[in-house]
Amino acid sequence: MVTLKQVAARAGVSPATVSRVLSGAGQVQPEYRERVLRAAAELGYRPNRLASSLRRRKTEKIGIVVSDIENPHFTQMVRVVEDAAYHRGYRVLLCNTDELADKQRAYLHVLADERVEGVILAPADPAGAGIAELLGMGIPIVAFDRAVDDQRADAVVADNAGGARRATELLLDAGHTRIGFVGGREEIQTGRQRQAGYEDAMRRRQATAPSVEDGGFRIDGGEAATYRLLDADPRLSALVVANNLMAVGAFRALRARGLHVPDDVAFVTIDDPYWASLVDPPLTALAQPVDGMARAAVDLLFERIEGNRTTPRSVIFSFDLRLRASCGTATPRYQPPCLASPERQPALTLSTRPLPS
Amino acid sequence: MVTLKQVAARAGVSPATVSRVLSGAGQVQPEYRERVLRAAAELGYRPNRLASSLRRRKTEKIGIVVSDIENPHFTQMVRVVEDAAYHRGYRVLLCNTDELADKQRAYLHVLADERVEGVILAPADPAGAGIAELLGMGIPIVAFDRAVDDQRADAVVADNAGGARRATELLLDAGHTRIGFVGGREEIQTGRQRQAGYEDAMRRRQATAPSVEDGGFRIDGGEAATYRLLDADPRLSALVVANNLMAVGAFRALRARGLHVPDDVAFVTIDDPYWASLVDPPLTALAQPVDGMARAAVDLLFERIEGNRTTPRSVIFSFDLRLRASCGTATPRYQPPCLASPERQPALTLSTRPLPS
DNA sequence: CTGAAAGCGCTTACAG
DNA sequence: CTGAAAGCGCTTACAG
Repeated sequence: MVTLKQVAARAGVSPATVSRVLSGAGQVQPEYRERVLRAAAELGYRPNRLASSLRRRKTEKIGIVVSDIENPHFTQMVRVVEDAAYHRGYRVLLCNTDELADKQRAYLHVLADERVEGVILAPADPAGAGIAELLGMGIPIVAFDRAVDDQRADAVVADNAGGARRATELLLDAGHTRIGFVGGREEIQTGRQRQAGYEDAMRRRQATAPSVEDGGFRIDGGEAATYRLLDADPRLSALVVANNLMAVGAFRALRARGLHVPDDVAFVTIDDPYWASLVDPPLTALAQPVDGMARAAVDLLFERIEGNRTTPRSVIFSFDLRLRASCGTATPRYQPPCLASPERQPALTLSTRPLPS
Repeated sequence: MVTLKQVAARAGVSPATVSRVLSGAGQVQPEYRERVLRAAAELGYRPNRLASSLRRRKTEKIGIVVSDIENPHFTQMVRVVEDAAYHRGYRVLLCNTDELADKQRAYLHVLADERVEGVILAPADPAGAGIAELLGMGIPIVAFDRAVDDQRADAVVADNAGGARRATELLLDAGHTRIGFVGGREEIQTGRQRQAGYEDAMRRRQATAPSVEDGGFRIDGGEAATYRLLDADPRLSALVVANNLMAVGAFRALRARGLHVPDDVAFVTIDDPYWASLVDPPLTALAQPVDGMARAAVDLLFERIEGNRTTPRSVIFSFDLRLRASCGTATPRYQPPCLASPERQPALTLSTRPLPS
């Protein structure tokens, strides 16, 4: 492997001069510059960033830790973050925890050892061991999608309770009373809040007792949870599903039972994946403004990296209703509260206080 | 940031001893070991992998370069590769080129500079500048999904021509003659081969002249290409779509024109995303065995990394037909050639010869 | 503008 | 089994 020293020898200058030319820092005589550039090109020199990072004590690397790389919600975030990081000269180490606390801890250690300058974390385990360690080492963390327990981290989350409440009210307004909830991992803030929103709506309207099953935010889990809900209440007439992957599972379960959507079971989902309008019937969905959330996360992270802010900040985004056929609310008496402003205009709330969980 | 030297001072031993304890290499007196471990824990020491990698000349890192991180086809691959790498103690640097040759070159340079030990590359540009440089530096590359021009790289690809031919024949067998093809990036092997398979089938059966539009492997492009095909031939009765994202676009275009699938336009797509069976009508698809392909790619890469193989190898996987309603071949006279073996059993072909493009 | 020298934080022959 | 020393490949005050 060609080193900077070899380039220096070939160009007949000192290593310091080569470094100056290649890094663009400091003045170098045009002739030397030329010679260095030529020597580097002839040798096919590629600088060793390990050495450079070690010396400069800057890695220009950030970590992204997601709980499920196959969830398009996270993929979309990864795309935006990767792009923004690239334009700032940063690279991305991607980690997938598969919703496992152990893997999260292991990966956070890896990122610490790699001396990444910051981490965007969609936590599988909000109390996870690695979190405090990284923050203690001065590595900023922005929690994405789900807050973490440690108050020093920033957070970008959606108004999960509000979104789930609205999804539930949509079905209540359409006259449903027996509404089930396919939830996700109650130990995770997202799951807990969405469930709370659902239960809150049910309670306020004095509907039947809430009926909740945990689908673990996965396709298979969502399918199994739906079966359990259907078995528990044969008269169930509507379903709120807490994320897009479980919506796939719920759909499969309803089809397998020969239940028609929305006539037999009406259906609202949280998240609006790109295929939602193609399924039969098209899915009524509460969409998170993922791109905006991802950009907010990157901005928060780089504020920390650049040392422009030290107090924790949380950003909450609201959901956007996409009314389609699956909720069966085409009944005339129902006036959807959101159709007035169909444009994507997420209400952005900034708070300097950490979020309550 | 705590260093190994500080741990040594606290434990009252030399840095060498600390290194031996923490790396597990070499014998250390139990008492010393104990003291080192305690000191490291008390200080919250995290080893600096930059320094370690620099010294050992091993980074235990691989790069994955995909052309579209939002394409579930690649996401699924990333998941499998990441998991396999993790279990071998390797980390993954993820790069997204957005189908841009420039970004691919930039990223391959980044990966070279990071001294990754190998790269899995779904090329946006098969002749891209960075490829030869990496191979020249001794960094192995496994081309995924699409081969690269450089003969020194390994490759894991699908039998694209065969898959597209089969998709087309399925529609020809059902009696269609005016079949359009929504293709993707003819300059990419995948796109070229799939188009060749379609044209080959059309020619053999003496159907109408092939009708091809390029959708660039993206949703929007697929939608626009479908409009162009419909405009070019109002009597078009069937469509072969060359990947899953363009299928979304084609679907949207057909709906927007009020065309019913499969009665007005029958429809077969290449790739079988998880939502394919939920859309209306369910999509007939030719599926690639992505998990198997990803595992093959990892295996090929680590054979190289571990120095167990030096001659290039290509692995070709065949497609698996998933017959559903969108192709409208439920007509009794049609006997699907694949339903006999519905289990996923990809025929695996090993060749030591690089693939022809 | 240029170079010699020190040092980033590790690991690993080498000598004892 | 243990430590002193050299070195991985860079960068950057420092002196000239």
